Amino acid sequence: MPDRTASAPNEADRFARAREKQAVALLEDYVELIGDLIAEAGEARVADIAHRMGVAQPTATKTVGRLKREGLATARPYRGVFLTEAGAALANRVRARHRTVVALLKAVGVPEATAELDAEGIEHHVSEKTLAAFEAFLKDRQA
Amino acid sequence: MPDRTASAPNEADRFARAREKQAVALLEDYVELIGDLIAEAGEARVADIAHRMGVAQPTATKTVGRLKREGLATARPYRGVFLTEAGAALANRVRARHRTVVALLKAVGVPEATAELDAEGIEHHVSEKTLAAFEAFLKDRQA
DNA sequence: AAGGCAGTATAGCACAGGCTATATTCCGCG
DNA sequence: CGCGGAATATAGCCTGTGCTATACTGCCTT
Ligand SMILES: [Mn+2]
Ligand SMILES: [Mn+2]
Ligand SMILES: [Mn+2]
Ligand SMILES: [Mn+2]
Repeated sequence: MPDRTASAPNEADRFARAREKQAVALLEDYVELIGDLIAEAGEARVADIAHRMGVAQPTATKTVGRLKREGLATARPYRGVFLTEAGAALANRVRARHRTVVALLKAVGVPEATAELDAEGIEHHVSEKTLAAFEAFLKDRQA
Repeated sequence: MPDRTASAPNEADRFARAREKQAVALLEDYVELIGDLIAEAGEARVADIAHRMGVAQPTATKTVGRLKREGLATARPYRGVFLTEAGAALANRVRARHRTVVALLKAVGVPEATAELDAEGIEHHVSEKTLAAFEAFLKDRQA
């Protein structure tokens, strides 16, 4: 018997995984942005988050609520939003991954502006293994 | 004045674009799969679509309904699902892009299985420009 | 100290995309 | 022929992510 047991995921698993990544994509972008705002302005206000994300203010408020539920952020009503340790760690990982994805795209010939645009979506589907491959490729390139 | 007018999209635009791509991702995967099923089995039944997508049958039925509304598919109740001309054209573009994304990932050192997994999500965020760059890169590589 | 405005939260709506449970239809077989 | 099981559709639920309209707070300014 060829034994494909527990080896190659099938098509359905692949789709399920993509759906899962999509579900966390928004949270990743939010924590990254909140981290940016805190670094830039010292605080992350809901209005600024909404503006930078391109959504209405109540939408940002609601998503921040989800971040709180997931243990990624805290917020005092009518005050700013803060990242938990887990949130800050995620933000840093996401930011680094974003940069690597952009760099990889540019390295294979994608124009900078396009790389920035496409990376915003692509990044969330780049696994640890793929990220490692990207980094290795970039290192070789530069050598 | 540096004049950034109508040139670089800002952060909010970038996020909006990623959200838009995400909204059509599911439709793309469905039409590609329906095309595959028709090619393989001569017809695309809702049960097979559901099974291959890894969702429950009513979920597939509902999404097929959306494909119909968007002019990508037709379906006769209790019979199979068919692609419109637009749907078939989209399926072909999506299938080709999928293959190119997998090939690019492998070309930069991503293991095949990982490439297949990640490509399922990445593909939907690869713009025409990025796709063209990928193709050019692959062509050079092989030369 | 108080008022007003800006910022935030809440209410309530729509739609996508999951699900289970159930109704309906089709079709092959006895 | 007609019946029963398989396939499909429908009903009804939940959550997420958007929106607008409106209520509430906090704080700056007079
Ligand atoms: Mn992103
Ligand atoms: Mn990003
Ligand atoms: Mn896909
Ligand atoms: Mn695909």
